[in-house]
Amino acid sequence: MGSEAGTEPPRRVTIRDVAARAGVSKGAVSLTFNDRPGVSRATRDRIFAAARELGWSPHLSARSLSNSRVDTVGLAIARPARTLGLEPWSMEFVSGIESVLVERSCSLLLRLVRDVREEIAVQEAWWRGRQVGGSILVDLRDGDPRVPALRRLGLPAVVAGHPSLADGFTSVWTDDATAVTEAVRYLVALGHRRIARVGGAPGLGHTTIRKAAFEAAVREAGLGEGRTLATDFSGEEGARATRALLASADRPTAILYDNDIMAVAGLSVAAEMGLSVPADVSLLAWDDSQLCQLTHPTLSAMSHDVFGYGAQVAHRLFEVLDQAAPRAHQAPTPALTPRGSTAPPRRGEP
Amino acid sequence: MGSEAGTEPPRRVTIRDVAARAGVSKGAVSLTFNDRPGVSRATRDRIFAAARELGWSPHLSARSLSNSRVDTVGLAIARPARTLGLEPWSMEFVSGIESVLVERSCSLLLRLVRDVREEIAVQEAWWRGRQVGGSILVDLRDGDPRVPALRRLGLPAVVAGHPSLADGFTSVWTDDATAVTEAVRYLVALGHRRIARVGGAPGLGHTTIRKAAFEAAVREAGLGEGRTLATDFSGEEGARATRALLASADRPTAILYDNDIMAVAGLSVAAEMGLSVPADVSLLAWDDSQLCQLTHPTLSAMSHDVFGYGAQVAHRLFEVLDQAAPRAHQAPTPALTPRGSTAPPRRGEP
DNA sequence: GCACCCGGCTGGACCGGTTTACCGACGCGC
DNA sequence: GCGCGTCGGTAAACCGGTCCAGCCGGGTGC
Repeated sequence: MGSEAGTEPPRRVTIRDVAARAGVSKGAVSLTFNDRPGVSRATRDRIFAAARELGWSPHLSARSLSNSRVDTVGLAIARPARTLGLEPWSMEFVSGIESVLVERSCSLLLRLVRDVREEIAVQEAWWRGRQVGGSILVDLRDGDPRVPALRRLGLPAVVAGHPSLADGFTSVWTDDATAVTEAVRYLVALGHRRIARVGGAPGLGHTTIRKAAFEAAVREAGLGEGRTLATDFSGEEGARATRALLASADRPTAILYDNDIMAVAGLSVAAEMGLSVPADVSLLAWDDSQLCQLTHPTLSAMSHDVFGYGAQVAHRLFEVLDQAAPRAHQAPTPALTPRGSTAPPRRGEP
Repeated sequence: MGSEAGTEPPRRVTIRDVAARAGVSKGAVSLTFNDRPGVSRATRDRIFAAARELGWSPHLSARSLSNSRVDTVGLAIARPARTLGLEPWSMEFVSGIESVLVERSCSLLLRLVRDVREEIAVQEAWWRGRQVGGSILVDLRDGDPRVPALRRLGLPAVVAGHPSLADGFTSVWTDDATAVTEAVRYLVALGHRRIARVGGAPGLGHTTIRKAAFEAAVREAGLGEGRTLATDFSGEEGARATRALLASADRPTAILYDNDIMAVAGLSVAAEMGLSVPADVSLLAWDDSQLCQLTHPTLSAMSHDVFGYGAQVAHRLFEVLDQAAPRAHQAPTPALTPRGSTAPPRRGEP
């Protein structure tokens, strides 16, 4: 049963069928659907009608085989094994990318990878197999091996990160150094003198940049060496780092976090240790997401339009695909959004 | 400059080049790369060597054009306009899917859409353009229009949701009704008599199921009608709903949430209103993510292996693509993970 | 010794589009 | 009347693979 002789499988409708129905050649249909000149108004209409009646749309593999154009862009995100779910940042970023892709009817090929090595393999496979026309690189490391690898492949890409890490690729970056400086100055202006930082994964480009900026800003304020603890960006490590800081002899009165998840974790560690925020300790998050407004107190943050950032990156990728020369584009600098987790330190606290 | 006559563009290396270099026909190379019999060990080795030297891998569009097989699966996620970033749930689910796809070297085509209508359009375009071999459907509504739409298209799909919503498609579901009942019984056993629920978006299949189960369980416990407030799953609405409940005359002593974001929001609302958790009010989350362990107190939750769920769904999709008959598969039932946010109500509270 | 089978491999048709060379008809200027 | 350009359209080559019919040579069975 099922494969009786006589029950023809319903052959896929192709451009040939549409052409036949409209009484024209395949070429005419192709020209029409790529709105190129050479087909009269009347014929176009007939062709569109025929296509609609047959429910036809072009087979994208066939199309990209012949015109060697691909309407898919790739994004691989390294997800440290322990952080199964992604942080809000990635999701907003993806949303932003999508918002641009959709209006060009392009698609996003997403892959979660374990590390940079694996990502290189994925990108290579994608490019070799012509599955993507270009890619987006995130979370650049210092001396990131992906950059030379993609260059060798000739894979068009845009780097979401500082130009110094992009080495000739088009990049979109935010001035984190300035933002960090602003954050520190704000805390200093509130009266804080012991400021610590819970930083992201060491080796990550923006971690390095922020760390340097933090140390410079603290020194400039005459507060000695700034203390930074490194983490892997996970909530657990954020909690651990906060616990270490708050339990130390010269407990800081203000902590700057490298993302929002860790700041949320910090908040609960403070509560757990019987410290009140912001009276005993001020917390300042990075990457302001919905989360920062759901806590009590709400989290002050260096906010940053991640959605718009993603959109701009996608936009620039299309420019690159259109042969634009590589360039560094600056996105808006993260700006302080003061909320309930920052305040002057208790009197008497130095 | 750049396009000087004489500087041949470096023509893409094709199967023909590999064949020539290995001294065989295209067919042999094809057989080798799809490891099909008919090529001797020695020849295979020569072919692989040639391919490696030339840095060749098959052009996937060409391949899928001729064998009409597609190695990409589609997933469209409806993201209510206000929730720009996605909830942890989606990300873990995507991770789970990926974990299965990767071992078949398949890719995930991801699209964020505004609503079901748009998703139908996307799925149709994907299928018509043969961009995906099959799709995964999430967040099913009661009488979801996607189901008949995909059936009409003949698009192979797996539904992540209750079989009653899948109407003949293969589905993977968790027994939420039982889980809700367990949650209510647990709270009742702790001594709670006024239990409320902050539910998800009305119209969503699992919302309906959970709501019914909740009401039945509450009634069964002799606690009258269970009160449920509907939300859109966002933190803001979770906060609003919690505020409404805690401000009402017969304030509940326990609240069951439909996801973890809202439970986190609820926690901070309680704090804001000067109520202590769990002494004054117990909170119980759903979809246990990392987040639940980062709060203070930590959130009790109905935990659920979302990663594994995604993996199973992907797995079943491959079965469907291999012509398996439609079936309903049950994933493990969410189980109670008691943490710090649930406890017996204060003495004296009825 | 002959028919037959079988593993190993080749040649070429084919998938469904795009692109290009070319063609007929028509209008225009001289 | 003739050359010429333009418009609307066609036929066929081509993209880079897969797949199938068939060929060749060496066993095997009898």
